[in-house]
Amino acid sequence: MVATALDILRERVIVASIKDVAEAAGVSIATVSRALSGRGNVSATTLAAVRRAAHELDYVVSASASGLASGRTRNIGVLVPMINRWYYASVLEGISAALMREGYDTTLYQLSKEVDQREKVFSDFLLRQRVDAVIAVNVELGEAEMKALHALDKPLVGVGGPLPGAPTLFWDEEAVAALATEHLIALGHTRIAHIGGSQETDQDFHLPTRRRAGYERAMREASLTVDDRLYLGADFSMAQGYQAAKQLLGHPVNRPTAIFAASDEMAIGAMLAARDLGLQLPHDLSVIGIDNHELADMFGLTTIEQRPHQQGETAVAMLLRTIRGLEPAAGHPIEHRLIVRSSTTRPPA
Amino acid sequence: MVATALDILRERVIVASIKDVAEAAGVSIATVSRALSGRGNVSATTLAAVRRAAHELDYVVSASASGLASGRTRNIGVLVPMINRWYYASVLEGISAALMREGYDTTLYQLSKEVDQREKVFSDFLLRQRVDAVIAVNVELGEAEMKALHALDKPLVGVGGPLPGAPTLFWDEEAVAALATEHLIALGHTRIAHIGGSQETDQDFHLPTRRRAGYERAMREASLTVDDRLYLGADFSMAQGYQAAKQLLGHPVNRPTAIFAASDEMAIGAMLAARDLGLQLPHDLSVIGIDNHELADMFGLTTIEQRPHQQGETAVAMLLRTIRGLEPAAGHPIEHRLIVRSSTTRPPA
DNA sequence: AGAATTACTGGAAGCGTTTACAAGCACGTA
DNA sequence: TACGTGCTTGTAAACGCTTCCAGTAATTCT
Repeated sequence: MVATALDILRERVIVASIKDVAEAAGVSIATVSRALSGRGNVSATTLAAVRRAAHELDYVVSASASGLASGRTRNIGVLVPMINRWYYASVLEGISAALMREGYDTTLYQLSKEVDQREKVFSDFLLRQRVDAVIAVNVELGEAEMKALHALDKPLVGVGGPLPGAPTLFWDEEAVAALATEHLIALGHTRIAHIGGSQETDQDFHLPTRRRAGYERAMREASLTVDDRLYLGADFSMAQGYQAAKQLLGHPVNRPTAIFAASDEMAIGAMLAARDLGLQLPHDLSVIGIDNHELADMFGLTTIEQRPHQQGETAVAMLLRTIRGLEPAAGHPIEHRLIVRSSTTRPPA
Repeated sequence: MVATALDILRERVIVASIKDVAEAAGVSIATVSRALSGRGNVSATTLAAVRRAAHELDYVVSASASGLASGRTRNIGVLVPMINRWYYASVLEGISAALMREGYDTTLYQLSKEVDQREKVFSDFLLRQRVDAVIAVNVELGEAEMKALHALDKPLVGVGGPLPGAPTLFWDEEAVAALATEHLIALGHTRIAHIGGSQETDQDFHLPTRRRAGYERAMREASLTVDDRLYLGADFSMAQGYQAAKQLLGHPVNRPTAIFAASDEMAIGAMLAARDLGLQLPHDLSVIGIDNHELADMFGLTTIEQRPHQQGETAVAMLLRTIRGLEPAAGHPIEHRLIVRSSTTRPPA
């Protein structure tokens, strides 16, 4: 760190390097490295001296240099299909908070639907030795992608669906859907409609399909007939939930007495639609969703809780175990919990 | 890249280095670097040969090595106060998409309210020479923080509020609020309530305060009295908008005929509250919000559009100008647009 | 045709760390 | 007293690039 005249002219602050700290503390750079990184033994007095010198010089290790020399970046790549949805934003928030606490950076990779874009993310970014590990949120990795990560020795943790060969935090989607349906059945409903996902939403982990399967299983186990006319697909949004519910409830005969929507947003849309049709809630119609969305409480929506923020935190914990060389956490299901509010009740007599 | 026996035993794939590419292409590593980075002249034939070799070896430059040698990281730090809000998630999505298109990484720094955490972000992360530049979304930087970035020669672009000395994309909050209010005034309303922000939400750029000022200015300019009882604070959420509206509308005398809410979510909450109170919308009550939230259309909410996704994209464009050494874009106001839907109409006779 | 550019290429010096290795030292042990 | 054992420290070799410099070949100009 020799400040040239030019540097001074430009008023450019020269950042201190490990060498400066070493000089200031009167030790070798190797010792500074050991002292600051906590790898290797350093006497208490030296440690204190190095710390003081580093602090006085506002020294921070150069991430590039450290990364180049050690192969560790302290940076985790997070793969998400999108950001602007309550679920993803919440998971991301949890991940980012937990990683920051642990001193890791969070680098965001939004995988659009375009395949070549996705390939680019892998080849140009992830494999560019930019990250130490990867968290994939609701992204189903292909065999080649998994292999590439494995070959590069990059730990991987999944959230939202089982990734073969990697610890994953996942829901038993079928069980969750079945539980929601069973709640309605237990209340005495027999004509139960289901608003699920549409073609386009049936992506990576076939979540809509699996939720529908759970719904149908619960119906069959209760000896109720599954009526295809009581199924409608939507895109998980409130607006399409509203539309779908109008469709379901508008028919004068054989109107369902309950709706199980595959997301809280669709469920709320359904409640609004029912209200607009003049139905009394929950007397004329029970509605249950999935998520425990932040709006669920306000609408009195019965739902099944998943705590995405928490999921993000847990995923980080799992990942850190692997990074630190501990017994890698096994994948395990996320706990789910039925939250009964005022939107579900017994069917009208 | 000499594969040792141990490496082979571990089945660890040795990633190709620039040296391997140079050998395969029959040129020097300097030429490979020039060919692949586009800096410096390389003949067409050499370029092709290098590209082929790189592709065959699955070569990607090491970010650490490149960063160490050049001082450029191709990584942009994004500062946000939170992620899980429609606005922030949308801006983030825009930023991330634009950066990826340009070949940059997006590293996310969520600044919590805790001050020392915030300091840590600056000292340990941003200044750790991890990023080439910074985008601050609705984060007001202190003088010291600005100086630090400037000293390190890290370009900075702000979104959401003017940052002295840095190009910023900002709203004229007062003008926006005045426009919303004027819309109601033009329709003939005189008793116009405002649901704004509370103490806690009045953070970095004092957005609630400025919106309130715009509301009051418009009222005064129309010679309408500003009635403090017609102002209520909330936290920008639908739930608190609901509560606030109940409060405003529940009083039997002198009920307002219109509500201007400082966010669409609060506006929607207000509409729901009005409905629950048995009011006919929009006949008995006009409601206007700000945002053009994704739900606004469904609720027929009149609002003022801000396009956060677009803002993110624009911020990236501004930043890239600076990075590339072009005339840095000046800060400029975000365009706003009144979108009239069915939630506003003339007051009851 | 010779001179002056210009285009292309290779050698080599960093960039700022980490870490294997060796050396020095203080101790306790036989 | 001589010798291993740990702890602490320094030396120096990577890590994989970028880029300055110099040299050669190709091109343009006078």
